[in-house]
Amino acid sequence: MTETVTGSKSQQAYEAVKARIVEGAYTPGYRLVLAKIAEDLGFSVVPVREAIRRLEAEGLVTFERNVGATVSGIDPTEYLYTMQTLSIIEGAATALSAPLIGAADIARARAVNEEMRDCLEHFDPVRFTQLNQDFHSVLFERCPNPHILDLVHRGWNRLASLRSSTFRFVPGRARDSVEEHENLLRLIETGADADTIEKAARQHRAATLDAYLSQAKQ
Amino acid sequence: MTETVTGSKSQQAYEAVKARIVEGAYTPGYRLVLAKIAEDLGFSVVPVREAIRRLEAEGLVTFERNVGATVSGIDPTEYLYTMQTLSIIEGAATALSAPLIGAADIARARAVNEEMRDCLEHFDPVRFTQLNQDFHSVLFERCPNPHILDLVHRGWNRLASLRSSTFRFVPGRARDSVEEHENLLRLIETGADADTIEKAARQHRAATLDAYLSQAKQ
DNA sequence: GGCATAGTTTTCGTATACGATTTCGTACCT
DNA sequence: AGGTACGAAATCGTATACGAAAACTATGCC
Repeated sequence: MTETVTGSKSQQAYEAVKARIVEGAYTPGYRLVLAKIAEDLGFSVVPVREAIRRLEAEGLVTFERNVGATVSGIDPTEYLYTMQTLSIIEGAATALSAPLIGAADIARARAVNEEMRDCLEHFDPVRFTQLNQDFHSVLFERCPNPHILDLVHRGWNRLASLRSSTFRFVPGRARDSVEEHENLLRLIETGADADTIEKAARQHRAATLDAYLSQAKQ
Repeated sequence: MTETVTGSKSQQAYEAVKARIVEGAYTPGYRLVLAKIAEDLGFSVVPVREAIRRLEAEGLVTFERNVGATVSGIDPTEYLYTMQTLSIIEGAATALSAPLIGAADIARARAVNEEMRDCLEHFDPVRFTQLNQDFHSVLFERCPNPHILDLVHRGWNRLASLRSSTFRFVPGRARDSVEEHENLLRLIETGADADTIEKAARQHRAATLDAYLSQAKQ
């Protein structure tokens, strides 16, 4: 990842801050002080400010006038809304992507899913989560509508930013999840109609959300 | 709309430029020169620049490094993608909103729809389009998920920006549209399940898109 | 006459600077 | 002691300025 820097400073600042949020270096609630970030990066505040506003537009940070920016919060309600939105968008993306998924994609996804199964044996939640993202990427990445694809990516980023504090691995749900993945693959392989695939994909995510919620109640 | 100005200059600039785009004063392809807009508004370029980047994030303008910003284009493919995305989001928003829609809302929507019928008689496409937006607003505005609601609004704004150059009133389709509106209202009134409403709302928009497309081919 | 090239102009990108607003700490008053 | 008011520090918001990149124009060469 140490390739020669490219793009404008505002772009670099955007990527740098976003990476820190998604990786969890800046946790929700973290105060983003323009001058400090600018100094860290060796830039002036102007491009940093622009980067922060972009992240605000994507929902990763919250900006308050004359006060400043903080990494967006972990409010359970917010989490629910984000998941619901993502389930809808991702469901549609997967359905639109399905007819364009080839045998090679299926094989790749299946391999990933099998590795997820291994992660269950060895209890490796971190890798499991990463693989889960990889798996779904294969399913929706061929979606021909760039807007929908973009929204899916934003949703995943947003979830990633919440991960470290909100995410709790639920083994029972994870096991079901792997089975549902296999079902999804079979639906796509057999050329099921778009509506069936969309419902299955949406339902899959809704079930994950339910698992988190019922766990959170305890 | 001449209320006392509020908010930061960057906010004002954002609203001013957005209004000009949505109203059609800046048509697609229009070159947005920072210095010029800044002068018009009496601001410096910094807040204007921020406003433009925000509009870029929403898809209303296209920004190219070291070149500048232009109002986003009218590419038919782009139009299709936007409509498809909106149909999915708005369908979901309407389904989620439906259980919260009260008798007063229904009455209001029905009144709007009747007025749309009048517009067909007197051939008033401009008002028809406005009323169409009002009608759908009633249906999705109670959606409790703010993210979804936000996406719907963005989609409508984007369509509005394309309106003046792409939009062509299709009388036959408009007539069907009014009937479909009535169907939608009945579904909501009778408490149809979410899936039925979502499909109907999505289908309604898809039909409009088809009408435009088949007309555009001629 | 057309194309390449150098110079000019336009416009963007970012740094710096300063005024405005908020926040926080401290002292004073009740 | 608690609360309020005032002042200092921190931080944001925007203006101005200048360097850099691209677009345009004109000129000269083939």
